[in-house]
Order: sequence, then C-alpha cells, then structure tokens
Amino acid sequence: MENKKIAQIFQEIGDILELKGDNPFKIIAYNKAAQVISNYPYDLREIYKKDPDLVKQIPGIGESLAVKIEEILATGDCQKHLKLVKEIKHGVLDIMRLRGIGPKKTKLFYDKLGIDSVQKLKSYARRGLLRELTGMGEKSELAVLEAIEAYGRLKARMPISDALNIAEEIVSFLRKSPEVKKAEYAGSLRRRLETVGDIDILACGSPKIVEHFCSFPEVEHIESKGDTKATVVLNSGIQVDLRVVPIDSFGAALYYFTGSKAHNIATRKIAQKMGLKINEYGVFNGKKCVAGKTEEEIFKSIHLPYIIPEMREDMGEIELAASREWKKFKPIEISDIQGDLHSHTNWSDGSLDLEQAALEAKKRGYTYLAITDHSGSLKIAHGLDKIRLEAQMKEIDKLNKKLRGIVLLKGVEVDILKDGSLDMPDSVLKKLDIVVASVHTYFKLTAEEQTARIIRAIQNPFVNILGHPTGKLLGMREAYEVDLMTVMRAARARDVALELNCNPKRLDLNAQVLRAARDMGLMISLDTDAHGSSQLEYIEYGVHMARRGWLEKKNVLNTMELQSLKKFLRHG
DNA sequence: GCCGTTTTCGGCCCGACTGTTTTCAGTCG
Ligand SMILES: Nc1nc2c(ncn2[C@H]2C[C@H](O)[C@@H](COP(=O)(O)OP(=O)(O)OP(=O)(O)O)O2)c(=O)[nH]1
Ligand SMILES: [Mg+2]
Ligand SMILES: [Mg+2]
Ligand SMILES: [Zn+2]
Repeated sequence: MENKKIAQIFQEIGDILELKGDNPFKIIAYNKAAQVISNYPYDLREIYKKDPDLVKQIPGIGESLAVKIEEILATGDCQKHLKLVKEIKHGVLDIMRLRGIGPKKTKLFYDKLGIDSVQKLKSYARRGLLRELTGMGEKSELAVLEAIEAYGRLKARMPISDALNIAEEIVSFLRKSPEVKKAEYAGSLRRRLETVGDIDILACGSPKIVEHFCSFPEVEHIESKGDTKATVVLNSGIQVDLRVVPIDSFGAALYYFTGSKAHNIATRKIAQKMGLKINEYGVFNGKKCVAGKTEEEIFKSIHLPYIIPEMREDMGEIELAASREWKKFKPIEISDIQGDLHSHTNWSDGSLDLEQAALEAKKRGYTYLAITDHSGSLKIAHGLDKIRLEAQMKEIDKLNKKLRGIVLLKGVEVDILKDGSLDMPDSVLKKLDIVVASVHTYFKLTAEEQTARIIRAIQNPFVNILGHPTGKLLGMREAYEVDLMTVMRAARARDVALELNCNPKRLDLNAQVLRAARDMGLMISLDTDAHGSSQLEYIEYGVHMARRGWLEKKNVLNTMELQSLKKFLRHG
C-alpha cells in the first residue's frame, strides 16, 4: 500500500512550507491531505487505475493534489517535493520536531546563526548564543536544551495496551480527590486507536485539580501547568495531558478532548454554518450556551446523532450519521460475540489444558471455542504433527460429551509454508471443524511472492480463516509486504474470513482494512489467539477495533450462532 | 491548496500556556 508514502510526502511538503513561512492555509491543506490519505481504506493506486477522476473526489484532495498523486504513483515522488527537499538542510526538520520548537524558531536559528542540525543547536545553546536572538531569552534557551535532552527519553507512539492501565490509574488517582467531580481518559485512547502518542485525561471541578494531578507519584517532571490544563512526563517517558473544566462543560470538553482533531474541526465547521460555535466549554449561540453537559447534547445541537468515539476520525462518519443509512447502522457490541475461533492450549504453546480453556470460554458466556494449536513445523511453539493433532481431536470429542453449555471446535492454526502449501495434509484438515492458516516465517518475501503464497494457502478448500493477516507486531515489527486487497478478494471469493487478531501486541487489521472488508462483504473473525488464562478478554480490544472499522454484527463471523457458523465453516 | 443549498472568491476551529513582550507571537492541545 503506497498510501502511507504519499501521505508522508504531503506531510513533509507541509512541514517545509511551514518552515519557509508559506501561506498557512496551504499548509493546512497539505496536512489535511496527509491525514485523509493515511486513514483512507483503499489503495490509491487501485482507485486511480479504476478511474483517475475518483482521486479528486476524496475530500481534501483537489485538482492540484490529484495531479501530484498521479505523479507519485508514476515516478515515486513529485517535483514539488524534490525541489523543496533540496532547498533545506535535512537537520532543520529534526530541529522543528523538538518539543516547543516550531517552524518560526527553527527558521530564526537557521537564518540568523546558520544552525542546521540538532547537534549545532545544542552547541549554540550551551554557549549561551541563542538568548541574544529577538524573541529568545535565558528561559527559552534553557527550554531548547531541555527539549534536546527530552528527545531521546520521550516515548514514541506506544501500543494502546501500554497506556491503558496507567491511564486508568491516573483517573482513579484523580477521582480520590474531593475536588474532582468527574474524570475520564480521552484522546486517541478513548477512540481506541491501536497506538497512542500520549495519555489525555479530562477532569471536572476547580483549578486546584491541576496541583493534585501534578502530585501523582509517577510524575517525573512538569512540562507546563495552568488553571485549566497541565502537561507532565512520567518516569516511563509517557506524556500525560490533563484538561480541567467546570462540570457543566463536561460533555463539551470530553467531546473536544476525545477528538480526533480532524473530527473536531469538521463538526465545528458545521456549527459555524448554523451560526453556532463549538469549543471545549460548550456550544454557543452568541453568548448563550445551548449545550455542554453531555456529548449527546453537543451532537443534538448540530442535528447529528451520537457518534461513537471509535469512529470520530472525519473519515465519512459525519456524513454517514447525517444520512438515512444511519438508522440501519448498528456498530458491533461486545455482547454480540458468541465465541472465539482461535485459541491455544498446552498441547502446543498455550498454558491451559482443554477443559480449562473450555471453562474460561463458558465463563464469558460463549457457546463455542475453537481449539487451534500450532502445526508441527513451528518447533518453538511445540506444534502438533498429524498424530498428535488426531489424538487431540479424540480428546476434544470425549470432552464435548461431558461439557455443558459450551462446545469445543476441533481446529488447528496451520502454518503457511514458504510456497503457500499447508503444514498438514488435507486428509487431516478435512476432519477438523475449523482451520486457521497463518504466516509465521519468511516475512521478507516480495509483495508479489507473499501475495501469491497467501492466496495459494487460502485456496485450500479446508481453510476458513486467514490468521493475523499482516504479521505486524505493534511497535516491534512492521507488516510484511503483501497486496492485501488482492488477498481479500480471493478470500471473499472462497468464503474465507480474515482474522482481526485481538492480541493487544498485534491488533492485526487496522480500521482502514476493516472498512474495506466491510464494503466488500468479507467476513471478519475477531480472534483473541489466547495462549493462557484470561486472554479471552483480549476480545475487548478487538471489538473496539472492529467499531473503528465500522463493522456491524453481520460482518463478524463469531457473532453467529453455532449452527450457522458450522454451515459457514463447511463453505456453505 | 480546498471548497461551495447564501459564495467560483474569500474564507479556512478555537483556546491555553509560556516567555518575551509593553500588547503578543509561538507552540501546542
Ligand atoms: N479543536 C481542536 N482539537 C484538538 C486540536 N489538537 C488536538 N485536539 C483535541 C483532539 C485530540 O484528540 C485531543 C488530544 O490531542 P492529542 O494531540 O493528544 O491527539 P490524539 O490523542 O488524538 O492522538 P495521539 O495518539 O495523542 O497522537 O485534543 C486542534 O488543533 N483543534
Ligand atoms: Mg493523545
Ligand atoms: Mg495530548
Ligand atoms: Zn495463534
């Protein structure tokens, strides 16, 4: 998918134009285009091939940017970008990315002192030469040094699971104070983005809350602090933003702080057209506040129904909410989930035995659980060979006679070998209730090879689900190169489902892919890939992610009752 | 550079904190 690269080019054009002091609204246009393209569900190359005119129908892409997209698709880059990159030293972009240093200061340092790298900046700051510049002083010079220090220590984007626990801790810490009437986490965390840049927390009550917040034991230092907001960095290097507003503004502030920024701007524009103004304190008609206590009120004031946080990305959700389609649209809920179709036991690299696994599923109110241990070629995972898998099948049959209220499905997570064949003979696969096929090796194939390999695997008549379809590990390993759209069409044609792997280290399938799947009627299976006790809980991450991809009950395989599920698994 | 049931020109979300400043620019959420 080249969308990411195109988005990066537009983002960099925006950054350089900003450095040069170009028209701020042009810069906004480039930034907006980058945001839209990076969240766009479809491969722009495919869209362009289908009909070049479709590209400029994407909101935020006009004539000029459509031409540049065409150029990038054809040549790998565009002249405007190449020219701008030549005009600046690359080090100045690094300077601009330092916290508290933006385009204006970066330009000042370069124009007046020829500073074109973080290294040089540090040396000038140490020698006290920055404070001489107009608009600079001792404090801002020190801030530059601190920003350079912080650059290495500050945590980059992290998987959502790394932030969730600490966010909940901070929220309960705040709630202990009598000053705090309400506290919630917001931002990308509340939208359940798979990675988050920081933790955003909203509290309602008096300005004293800010002090209390800064006294949280894990706070390493305070970046900024006022009556209504503060930014701190924890010992772990995680940044936490607090926002404090009066209780009557709770809904407006939660709405503002949940974002996304693009969604906020979009609905603020709608309000503007209606003669209203939305900010974090409420919706205003002149001086009069017409909404603010709840998020529902805010939506109502601009004639929109409530949109769930997971969808607020300004990627069409506002248009959907305003359309007739909305009545029929019901995002999937956790209670829709009937079972789990990918789990491991101590027969391979899991820790529970079959019965314990079954009981955990039953405890969740599930009616089925598929046991899908690894196949033999995965030695590190103690994969099952044909003999042991058949032995396990017998055990499961026996156990199912005994179990009440839960059915174990006999399955395997069969390894996809390098050539796309499967690590288990068809004669065994055909006896199973369910087959998950996944890639665990040879991540470095070319996109063409990997695509052909996976398609061959899912063309096996016994495969039901393609496991962790991109192989990415959040913050650890990139997705392998693969033409996912082609894989998805092949899967759709053969009634194979794609897995949304709910393990928080993976969250493999993002919102964009899920939306594409939804549009083509491709089934998605929300699988926890549980390897031990309590890991069926990962389904929560998956349901949130599914909602980000606009999935409804009907798009998700494991919302089916056992009977219809079995029918689907038999391919009709 | 994008966009349009008021507009094809003239707007483009709105506010808090910091530091340097005699009234605000820069940066960030
Ligand atoms: N109206 C408006 N709201 C903003 C703006 N910037 C940020 N916000 C709101 C929406 C964001 O979701 C929220 C938190 O800001 P963050 O910078 O932490 O972004 P967010 O949490 O969405 O993503 P992140 O994972 O932290 O990068 O504040 C802005 O320029 N305008
Ligand atoms: Mg955030
Ligand atoms: Mg933030
Ligand atoms: Zn697995």
